[in-house]
Amino acid sequence: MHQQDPDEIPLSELLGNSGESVPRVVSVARQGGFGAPSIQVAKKSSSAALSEDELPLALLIGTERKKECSRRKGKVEPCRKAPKRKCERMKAEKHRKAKKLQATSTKHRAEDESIKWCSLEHNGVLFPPEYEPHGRPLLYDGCEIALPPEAEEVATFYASKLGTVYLEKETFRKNFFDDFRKTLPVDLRKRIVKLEHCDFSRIREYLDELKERKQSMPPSKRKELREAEAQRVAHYTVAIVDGRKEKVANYRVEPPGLFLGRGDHPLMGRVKRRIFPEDVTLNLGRDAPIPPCPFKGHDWGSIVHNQRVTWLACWRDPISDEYKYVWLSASSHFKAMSDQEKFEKAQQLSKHITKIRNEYTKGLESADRHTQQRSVALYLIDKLALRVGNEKGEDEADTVGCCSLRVEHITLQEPNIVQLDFLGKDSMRYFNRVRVEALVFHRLREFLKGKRVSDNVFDELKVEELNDYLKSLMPGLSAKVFRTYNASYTLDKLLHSVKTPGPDIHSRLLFYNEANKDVAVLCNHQRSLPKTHSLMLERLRDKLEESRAYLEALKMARGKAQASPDSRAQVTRWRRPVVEIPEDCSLAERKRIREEAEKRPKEKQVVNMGLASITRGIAQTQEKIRRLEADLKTRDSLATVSLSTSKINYLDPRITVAWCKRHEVPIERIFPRALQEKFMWSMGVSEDFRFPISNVVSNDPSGAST
DNA sequence: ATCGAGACTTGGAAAAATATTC
DNA sequence: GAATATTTTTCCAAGTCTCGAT
Repeated sequence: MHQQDPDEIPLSELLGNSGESVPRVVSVARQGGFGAPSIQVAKKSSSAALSEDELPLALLIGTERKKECSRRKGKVEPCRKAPKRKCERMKAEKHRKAKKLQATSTKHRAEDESIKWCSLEHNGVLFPPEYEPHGRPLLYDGCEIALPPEAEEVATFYASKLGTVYLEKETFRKNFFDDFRKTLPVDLRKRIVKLEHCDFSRIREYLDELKERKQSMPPSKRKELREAEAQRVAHYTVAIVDGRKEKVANYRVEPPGLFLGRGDHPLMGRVKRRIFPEDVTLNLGRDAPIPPCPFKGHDWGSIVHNQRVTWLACWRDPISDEYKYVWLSASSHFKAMSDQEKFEKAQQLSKHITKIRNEYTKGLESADRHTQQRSVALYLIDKLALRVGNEKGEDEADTVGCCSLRVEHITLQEPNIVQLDFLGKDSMRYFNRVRVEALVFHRLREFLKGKRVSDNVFDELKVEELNDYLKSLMPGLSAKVFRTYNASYTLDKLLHSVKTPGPDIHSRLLFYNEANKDVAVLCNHQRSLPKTHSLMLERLRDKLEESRAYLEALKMARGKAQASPDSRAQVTRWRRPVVEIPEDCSLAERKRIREEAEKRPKEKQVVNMGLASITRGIAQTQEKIRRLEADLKTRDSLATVSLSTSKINYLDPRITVAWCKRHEVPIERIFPRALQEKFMWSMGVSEDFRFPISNVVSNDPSGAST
């Protein structure tokens, strides 16, 4: 749809808000059909008409499988081995069934695709509430203009972005304004022709009022509302998969709004229209009841019974035309299994890594340009943890990974320094200067020779070829596994580099975070500086200074007190004056008063203290200073590094669990609740777990089968 | 061989929840 | 006990990678 000339799109479809706007049924959208033939599209109206050939294999064998599943259900599965066996059994059985089926079927099906579930029940998805017009006008050339609800909604999206950096971007404003005008009735469209003449402040005021009202709500009321909301959505938060009750991750359908891409996205500011039931495909067990469609006069786009996938629902994103899926939560069986498989694969790589490194080092010497490029690319992926860098479309931000690096991204410096400077995933800048092996440097120089800055460095290499090659070295290996492997390997190495990581929990956590940070830096996991970062640092330094001065004063007082033990010594302390805030003033006012007070000079405070309390004070202040110093250091060094991404995606949780066990650190100090649930499968690991598995005896039988 | 659909993981920012501080 | 700081969760964009059609 985004290919269409935007002016041709009917208003109602663009906004997707009016009653008669009934988007196309998913199953007939694009490319003449939804999905490949192996995915069974049972368009509801015609599902009964599907012949046996068109039914998913799994459905035909559904009854038998169901029995087997329920038998297994009660069995407690030991951490890792059982799921794997189960998976293999399933595959084997599927294979047999597939052969049987093939004999009677004219349609050929893939035989190695595994069945993910036998029964699946859920309540569909939760749609955002209908738009409620507020009636605040747009000002055009200073004149009030009452907008029809569709236009008002889009104007309100924009108003909510006032004051953000998006509005500074030409592309954003243009895309928005083009789409906004399409929502206007003809007469208004003729009149409203320039964004600069539009004033959204009245709408913004309304949004601010809403916010203020919400903020000033008493906590009790807030809690009440929260609980009511939880009850309203409860129905959608769980699914039943093979008899297991599982949490659904994103049961909410994405609401309409302005598309906010990352970096210089050509589509930023476009209106992302509302999603309707007609857009949505539900994936359900054949026996599961079809959830009633929540909107009168509407119906689900289609219902499928696809046992080869784990999604519960999907629709196409109106902006990118990509699929959006509703998944189970990270703690679900599906996700836990694939997580385990991921780390298992990374561990496998450790057994092949020496061979692979020899292989690509040898490849550098090859006379064949293709082999050279493949080897250099793999070298960079392995050493620098780069992403592979698939091709990107024109309607996306210009970002690159290894294979899509262009000449402009690389600077070579004799004798062997390579400087990489490019925008990677999410338009995050990757900047690194590294020493590389002489031959790598040499090859890179050759690859750059005679090319324009916009040419690809690896012009003879395709991502698929690289991955095919990796598969020839180790089954199932692909480029991303190197990131997982190197991240986990590094953490394990660092955590084992020191016997005792600190005398107390605080210092041990500091040590862990340092290791975590090294991994995050390796993976280039950055975050933007929090807005109040420098302020926060300033406050910390301030506190530190204050504590140091106080310590000096205490020490001086101690001298005096020791001279005449019975008297009390005077201790001087400089502190910020206490702020007095009048009761009845607005939030903004209070904030202003506080900020004002920050600027006032410190006040002198003199107290009389006895020797005992002075001594106590010294010890306490020294401890406080130590803590502040450590805090200041870590906070500064972690300011632009995001630890969570690697923790969630790259670090084998067993490394962390084992470390916590060895050093008596409670796991919740490192994994917050959601991560503990996600990594439940790893909690039983032995404290001598190593990544990769070395010859240390592990309690993990499947992993130890080296 | 190539291409694009499709499904799944990974990513930072923003919002919400919770802890800390005065 | 309210305001603020920090942590955790949510959101949804943006990657990777496989597979089947051509």
